Amino acid sequence: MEVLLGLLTIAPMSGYDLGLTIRASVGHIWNESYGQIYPNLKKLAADGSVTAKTERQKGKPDRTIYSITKKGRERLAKWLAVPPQPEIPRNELLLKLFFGTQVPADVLIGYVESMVEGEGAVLRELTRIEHEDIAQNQHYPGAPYWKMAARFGQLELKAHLRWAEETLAELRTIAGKQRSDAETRKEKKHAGK
Amino acid sequence: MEVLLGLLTIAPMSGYDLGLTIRASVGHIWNESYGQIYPNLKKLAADGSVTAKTERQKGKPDRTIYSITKKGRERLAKWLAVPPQPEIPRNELLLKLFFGTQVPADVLIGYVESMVEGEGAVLRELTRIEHEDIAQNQHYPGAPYWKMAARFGQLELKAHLRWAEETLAELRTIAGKQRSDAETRKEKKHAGK
DNA sequence: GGGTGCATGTAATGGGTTACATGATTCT
DNA sequence: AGAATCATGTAACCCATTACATGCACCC
Repeated sequence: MEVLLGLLTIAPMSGYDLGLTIRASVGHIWNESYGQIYPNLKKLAADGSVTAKTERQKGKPDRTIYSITKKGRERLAKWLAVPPQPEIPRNELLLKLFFGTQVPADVLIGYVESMVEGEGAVLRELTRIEHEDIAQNQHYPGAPYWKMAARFGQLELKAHLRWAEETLAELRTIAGKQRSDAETRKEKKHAGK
Repeated sequence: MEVLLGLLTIAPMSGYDLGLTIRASVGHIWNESYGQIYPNLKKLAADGSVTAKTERQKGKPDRTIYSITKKGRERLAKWLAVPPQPEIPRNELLLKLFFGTQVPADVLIGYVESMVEGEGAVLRELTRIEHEDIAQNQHYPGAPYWKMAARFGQLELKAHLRWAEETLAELRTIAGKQRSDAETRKEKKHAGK
């Protein structure tokens, strides 16, 4: 809800643009789906926090451009003044790892590897943003804060990748043991026949 | 839902115990409230994944002890075989920092400081768990996986704390500037009179 | 007597995702 | 011709937290 107000302080935008901008700027921090954005914009308009203007376009469909109002800025300020509550963690990968005894280690290796892929891509994207986007907006007063947020993501992701390396090494030795155990069982079965 | 099955592979437990155990073991990874645990246990019992036995206690109220069944183990295995989807991030602190221009820096400093407090405590708790709990259960086959999960938390939290330090330094210089700016405005007002 | 811990549960409420629907244009 | 992008929206559904309710016992 308040992400919308926050982004509208930077520039007036349509709901569609807000979706794109969220993904491009605060995507690694926060997410909102269109099923959330459009209804919320309506609510914000109803309470006077934003105003809507319809803009005709040639070729493309009409856009509804939203701008933040004084009341909207107050609402944003009020929200910013509320101390953020610590988030409840919910890491499915880690939970599955925790119950690792119930799955072959190879499966877990696959999960960690695709995590490395995914997070690696985000990390590269984040460093790109730091160099290109934020550097280009040096003049904008928000730049230092954007950098802090980007930096958080970088440090966290690097920590994840370091963990993944050390964990993969361990999982591979476990997987090796599981394979040799299976071998032994096969041999015994063979001998038993 | 499946956390319950997973923990029941370690030992049969009541719903109340499951709540406590979740907090103590996978609390930094996953969370479930009692409003979730009790209805889910009923559903799991209805589908034959767990069995319930009522246990009378002197003094204390009756407990319903749940045990996992063969069907429950299969269900757990099926869930473990599904690749975990990357989680959608939702970090309120970071989002508020991102819109930092709209708040006095002192407020942000307070937020980061209480994050340091909170996460610092979790980090200490996590290292304690690694040394005491997991070390004591060396014999249990799950131990290496528990260590991996604990290690993830440690590395991540350390990264957060490093980020917090560097961010606090930057926020403090910003806050200093804001204070001297306010000074200047006051002087001008004074001179103007 | 009152607070705290044990123990179980339900209902209201809120939040959010997914899927669906529409429709025009541009690119391959 | 068909896919993708622009653009907006709604409805169904799921999940989860919060708050409430109950009741006993132990400790201060």
